[in-house]
Amino acid sequence: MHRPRKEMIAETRAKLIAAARHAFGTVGYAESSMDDFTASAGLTRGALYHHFGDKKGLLQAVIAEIDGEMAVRVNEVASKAPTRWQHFVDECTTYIEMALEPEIQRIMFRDGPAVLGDPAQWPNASACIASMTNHLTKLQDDGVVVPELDPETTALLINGASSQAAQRIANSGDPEATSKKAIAAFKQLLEGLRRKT
Amino acid sequence: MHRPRKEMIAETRAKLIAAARHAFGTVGYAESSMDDFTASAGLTRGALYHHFGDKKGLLQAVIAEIDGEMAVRVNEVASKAPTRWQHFVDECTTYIEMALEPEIQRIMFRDGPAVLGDPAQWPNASACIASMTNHLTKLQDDGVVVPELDPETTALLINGASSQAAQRIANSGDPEATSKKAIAAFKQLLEGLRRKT
DNA sequence: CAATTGGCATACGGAACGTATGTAAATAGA
DNA sequence: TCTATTTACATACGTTCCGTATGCCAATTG
Repeated sequence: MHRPRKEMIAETRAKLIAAARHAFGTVGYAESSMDDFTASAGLTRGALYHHFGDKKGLLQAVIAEIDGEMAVRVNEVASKAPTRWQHFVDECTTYIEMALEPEIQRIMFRDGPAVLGDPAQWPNASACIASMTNHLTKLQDDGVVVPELDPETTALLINGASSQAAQRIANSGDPEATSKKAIAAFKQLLEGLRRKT
Repeated sequence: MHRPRKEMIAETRAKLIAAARHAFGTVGYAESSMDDFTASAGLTRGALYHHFGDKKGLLQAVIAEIDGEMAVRVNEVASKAPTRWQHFVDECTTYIEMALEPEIQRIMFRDGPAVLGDPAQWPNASACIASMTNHLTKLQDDGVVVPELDPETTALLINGASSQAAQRIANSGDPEATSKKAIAAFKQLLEGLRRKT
């Protein structure tokens, strides 16, 4: 057999990523002991250093995985919208909803930026931001959004507001009510981007 | 003399905070060795643990100091505006400009949230956010801002967008140009809050 | 002036990380 | 098929850093 070798390697990589993802998402990056979560995957730190170089390398791999999943989910939801503007708004609110999940919040919005720096400069630079930038550009072409704005910069601002909204909701005593307030405020801000007709 | 004692204590506290602030602001919280920066202040970790309990406690003290300074600066700038709306906008853009400074960005917007959690729940909960919340409420009373929004939630969203804008600018190759783009996009978003007259 | 409090240093133990080294299995070449 | 080499991963070690426990000296209190 020529395959088993490659498959075993892929499997250990996957096991390490899964174990790290769980540890990072629950207790946080800094508090996650490499000895502990590698052991929980039935491995040791030796495997980790071999495949990912160091703890940061593993975090990058985890982030890449999550980012990919988020991009898929955003596309699924947003593609159903009737108008392009609605498509855009849905994309943003979906983003907020995803950011509500503790694992995403912790890894993508807190530990990730703290350990690896500005997300906009990550290797796989946020597929979500790229998508939003793309839609903003089209909306400008359609004459829906004011033309003088830089799409990518605007997408980043919106992203910042989204993640803040998500944190606000997640830490709230009454997530349901807070969620409504945050999304309302968020949509109101987005209205500022539209051309007054 | 009754003073020298108290003065010495205040002085060591100040020295520790200053040394930590410098270390946190340059190399970052996680990479700052307590042995190193206490030594640079002519002290040891003993003093640190005595006054602040642990490393996090010192970070809190540093944050409280910076937060106070930021509040002062925001008030200085914004109080000169002719209208209340302009006052509010100035407040926001000043916030962005401050967030441009590497020390503020690193400590207040990256390491702070990562280590201490959601800034909105900090003990001295961001004087800046409190101020913005206050202004938004008044603007609603004046009929300038749409009335159905929750002021605090809105202030948090704006804060999130601001810090994102600041990071964007700071990491840009051409900060001047990026700054213009970001502030333009930001002002546009704020327009969404105004009532259509 | 004696007793006590409190500010700060020193000493110790433990945990975590990164590296260097070892080993067994799989692949490649003859 | 047999040997050589690569590769995946474990083990062992040294270093760094944090938190606690303890000790000392100066300042305050009576």
